[in-house]
Amino acid sequence: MKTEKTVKTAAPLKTSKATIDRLPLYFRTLRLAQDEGIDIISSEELGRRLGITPEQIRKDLASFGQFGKKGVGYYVNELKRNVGEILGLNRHWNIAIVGIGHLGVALANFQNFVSLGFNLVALFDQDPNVIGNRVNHVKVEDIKELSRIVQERHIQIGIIAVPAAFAQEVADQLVAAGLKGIWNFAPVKISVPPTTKLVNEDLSIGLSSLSYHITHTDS
Amino acid sequence: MKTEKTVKTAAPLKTSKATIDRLPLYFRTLRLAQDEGIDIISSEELGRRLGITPEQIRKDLASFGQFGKKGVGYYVNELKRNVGEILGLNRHWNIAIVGIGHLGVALANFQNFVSLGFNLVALFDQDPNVIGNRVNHVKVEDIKELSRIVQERHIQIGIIAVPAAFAQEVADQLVAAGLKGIWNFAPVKISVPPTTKLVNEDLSIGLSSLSYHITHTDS
DNA sequence: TAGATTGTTAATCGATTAACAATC
DNA sequence: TAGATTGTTAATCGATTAACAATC
Repeated sequence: MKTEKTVKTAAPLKTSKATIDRLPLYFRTLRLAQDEGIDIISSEELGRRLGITPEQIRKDLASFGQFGKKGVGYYVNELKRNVGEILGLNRHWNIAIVGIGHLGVALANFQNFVSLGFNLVALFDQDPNVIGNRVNHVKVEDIKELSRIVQERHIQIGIIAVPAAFAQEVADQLVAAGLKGIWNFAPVKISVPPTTKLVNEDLSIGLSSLSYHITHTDS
Repeated sequence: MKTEKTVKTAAPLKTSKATIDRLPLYFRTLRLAQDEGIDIISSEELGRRLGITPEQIRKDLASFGQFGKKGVGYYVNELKRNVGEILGLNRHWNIAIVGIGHLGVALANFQNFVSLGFNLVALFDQDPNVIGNRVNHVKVEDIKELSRIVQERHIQIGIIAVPAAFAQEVADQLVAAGLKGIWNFAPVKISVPPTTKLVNEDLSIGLSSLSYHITHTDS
């Protein structure tokens, strides 16, 4: 008897994480091209600007639909709008930052976020010396008010910029308040239920990996 | 005639990027275990703490040597020292930050870097209002002095925290001054010669990918 | 010795690259 | 039409997972 190989029914057709992480780069480059007044761009030119192969770009884009014109290229405005929609940037998410130390302040001032369509609507800290301050025109509020404010202002994304020791606690509060996504800068593993999406931004990885590569290069 | 398949001579045995990016996580977790007074740790327990499978961890570590004891586990002190050496953290690299805006200030204050063994030895900016200030006990100096200071203080790693428009220019200066590695926070593609190692830290990717995942989750 | 856990090889899975037909 | 460039399928490459022999 020959054992049948199990076949997954209705292939989930999941887009790769790598592809999704390249979309913001495409978006940014398209915006720059738009600013330069370029109407049509080829995968070749996009690739040149990004240091990514044209094949890779075509494959990434094709996994979401047919955005280009054969023999022509991609219409910049149209493609940018499509990529933006795929990323959900047109939804103008409301975001909050928890932990207004140096990093929190830096994040609160990022022009980049505004240009991607995110609205910074709340800042939280627990330090009485910080509460009440304004950072980039947004008032810092007591973390005790977090749950209420998250709900009132329909905040969907929370940024954790507190010390590692408090990160899990803050994450729990954010989850309890009903957030959809957490962007964690604390260098610690935090656990959230599968209904909440978690992205970790671990700054020590970048510097350590640089150290590794320099160490292992004979120059 | 049968075509012989070309065989790469002396397989380069290159360690995967994914593996290298996990090493800093192992290092950190081992340090925490050390602080807790734990002498021996298994791949199982390490994996539990990090959300990584034990098999993955054993494979990663085994690619650098045999650090464990079968039937026992890994000696925390010894493994931490070995991982630190692999990452080159024992070399105590001298680093400089270019661009002392909000992000530069935040990076200058990161305790994390100190704990990984990096020495912050210079800060640069071009704004006369910023030059002369002290951030975390380090004086901000004129970017015009960059080349001289990088050489005098034996700086090996440079952190770019300037606006996108100036990033390439700063990178060129850093390369010319003889740096070995660049950690780039500017949201733009910069080009460096292959002798200089470049790591990009693109903060808009994290937030955009969060937006993507929230958008494509039916809740 | 028996139980535990590593290190390593093989199998699977996923992502990139190459090739090219379709078509503007 | 001829040239250019996409979208898609196949081939390759790389990384993870599974399995298990080695051995503490």
